[in-house]
Amino acid sequence: MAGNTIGRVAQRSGVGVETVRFYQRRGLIEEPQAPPKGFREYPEETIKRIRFIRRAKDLGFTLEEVGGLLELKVDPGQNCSSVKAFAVEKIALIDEKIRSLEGMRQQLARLTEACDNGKRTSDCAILEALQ
Amino acid sequence: MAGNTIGRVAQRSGVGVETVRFYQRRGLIEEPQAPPKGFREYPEETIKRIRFIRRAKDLGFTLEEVGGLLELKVDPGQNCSSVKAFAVEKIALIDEKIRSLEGMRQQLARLTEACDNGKRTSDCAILEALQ
DNA sequence: CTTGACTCCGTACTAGCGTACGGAGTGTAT
DNA sequence: ATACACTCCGTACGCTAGTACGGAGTCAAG
Repeated sequence: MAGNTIGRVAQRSGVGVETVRFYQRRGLIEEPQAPPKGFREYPEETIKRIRFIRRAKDLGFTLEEVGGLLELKVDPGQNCSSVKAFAVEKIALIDEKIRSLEGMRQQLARLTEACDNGKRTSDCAILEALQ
Repeated sequence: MAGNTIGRVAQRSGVGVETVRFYQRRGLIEEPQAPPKGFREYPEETIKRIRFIRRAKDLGFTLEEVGGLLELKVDPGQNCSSVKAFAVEKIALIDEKIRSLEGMRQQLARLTEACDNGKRTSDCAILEALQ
C-alpha cells in the first residue's frame, strides 16, 4: 500500500482512525469513492484539511463552525472579511465565557476567605452562602 | 392539594418538573415515598436543596460534585476544611479554563489584526495561519 | 499459504444535563 | 359530572466530539 490508507491519514494528521471516519460523516472531509475491492486511498489534501480542522478547533471553533470556515476557504467569490467577521464573533463569545468564569471565581474566592477551617459544616460559610 | 406537589416544587425552586425527577434519579434529592394512591408531597427541605444545587451549579460545580457537597453538609463529623478544599480545587480549575480561553483569544485577535478585509480568501491571513 | 495487521461498515456507547413523549390515573374548579 | 390541569412512570431523545465494538474482507511479509 503505497498511498494513504485511512490509518496512515489518521497517523499523519494526528487523530484516530475513528475520528477520520467521524469527520467524513460530518462532511468535513471528502471520502474517496470506495474501489470495487480493496482499501480507499486519500489525497494529501485530506491530511491538510484535518490539520486545519484541528487547529481551528483548538482556537475554540466548533466542528460546525469549522465547516463554515472550510466553505469560505473554498468559495473564490468570498473575501477575507467574512472570515474576519467569524473570528471577531468568536472573540466576543470567548470574552463572555471568560467574564462568566471570572464571576464564579470571585464568588468562590470570597467564600473560601470567609471560611474558617475550624468550624463544623453546620456553621460553614460556604454552605451557608449556598443555602 | 395544600402541600408541595412536584409541580409546585419545580415552580418554587425555579426548575422544570422533569428536572426535579432527574435530580431524584441522580440521588441529589430524596423522593418522598409514593402514597398508595394520589400524588407525592415534598417537604420544604426539598426546595431548599434544589436551590442549593442550582447555586452550586452556577458556581461551576458538576452535579456529581454537588452530591459531594451535599454529603459533606449532612455529615456532622466533617468540618469546614473539606468544603474549603473543594472550593479551592474548583478555583484552580476555573483559572485553568480562563487561561486557555485567553490563549485562544490572543491568537484570534492577532489573526484579525493581520487580516485585511480587501483580500480574497486565497490570501487570507487567518486561513493561512490555520493551514 | 498462513499469520498478523489493517480496513470496512454499521451501530452503540461515553460524559453532562437535562427535555420530551405517551398513556393512564388523579385532583380540583365550575 | 365533566372538563382541564396536573402527576406518575419508564423510556427515548437532544447536544458535542468523538470512542468502542465486532465480524468479515483484504493486504503485505515471511
